[in-house]
Amino acid sequence: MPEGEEKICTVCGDRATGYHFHVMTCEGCKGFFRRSISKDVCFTCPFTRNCTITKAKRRQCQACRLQKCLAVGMRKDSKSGLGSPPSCSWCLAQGRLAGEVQGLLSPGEYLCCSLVSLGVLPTGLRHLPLMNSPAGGIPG
Amino acid sequence: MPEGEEKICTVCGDRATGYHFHVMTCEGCKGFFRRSISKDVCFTCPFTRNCTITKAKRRQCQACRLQKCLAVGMRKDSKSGLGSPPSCSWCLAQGRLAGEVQGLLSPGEYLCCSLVSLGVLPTGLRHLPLMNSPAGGIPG
DNA sequence: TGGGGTTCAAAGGGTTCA
DNA sequence: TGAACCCTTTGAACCCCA
Ligand SMILES: [Zn+2]
Ligand SMILES: [Zn+2]
Ligand SMILES: [Zn+2]
Ligand SMILES: [Zn+2]
Repeated sequence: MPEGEEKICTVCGDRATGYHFHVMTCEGCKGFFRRSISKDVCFTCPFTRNCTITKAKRRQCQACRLQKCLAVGMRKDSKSGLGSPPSCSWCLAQGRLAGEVQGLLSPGEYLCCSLVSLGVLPTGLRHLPLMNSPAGGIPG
Repeated sequence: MPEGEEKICTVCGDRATGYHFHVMTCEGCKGFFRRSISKDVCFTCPFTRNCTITKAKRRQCQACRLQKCLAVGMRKDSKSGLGSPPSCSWCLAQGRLAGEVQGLLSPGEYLCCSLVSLGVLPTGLRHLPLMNSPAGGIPG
């Protein structure tokens, strides 16, 4: 980062405070991403999963905020055996359509998550899609 | 919210207590909206669906009050919550779970709608949700 | 010194009950 | 129905180690 250059959060455009989880972000997106990957969160976009993430609106759609975090390359330091494709036994058993419902769910959203939160599936089955690196490899 | 600025309920004009469901509202409209979206309510305006909503009159027409709530942008956030019960034949056949996928879909979103748009289900089955959010994303 | 984790006051969603 | 209350999330400030 050249000095004097603006430090802009890659996720929301707020003032960034440095690199967090491999991406230049603000304190808010840093905390949001850390909380997201440390818990079994499953967010759902109330719109069409393409919300614009800005400083003012970043709180209004957690699903798209997290999606953006992942899209720009935020990830945990991959020492702990991460990077395998997202999969849980239930989704594998149901097949792509039931598990992913492509076109309906965005990356990191899985039907199993909802069924787990409804108590239908045991928590052990829940996807942990947040721990996966973007499919294209390490960006930047 | 700029400091010193009046906090007025966007729905009824009463004193607002903060942002509720993404809109500056009073406690009354907050509670009213939460109750409305957590149940399968179906209000009917006894007049011409353009009642003026004020602090004094907000209780007189629930239909127009809810309409106003939605018009000014009130909606659930992206975390799971209760939507409306399913009401199309496919959803009923699949049961609540498959039709609503609570926590995955937002109020007014149904799995059937997505499957219809994917061509899996015939169009006649599509839900016509009342609570649908604007397609473009976060308002404002 | 950079970046991950922790702290905690404020904001906002849900619940209670008169 | 809505005022009062409780609980979770947010993010600015801070701590700590490599
Ligand atoms: Zn940010
Ligand atoms: Zn969204
Ligand atoms: Zn109001
Ligand atoms: Zn009316």
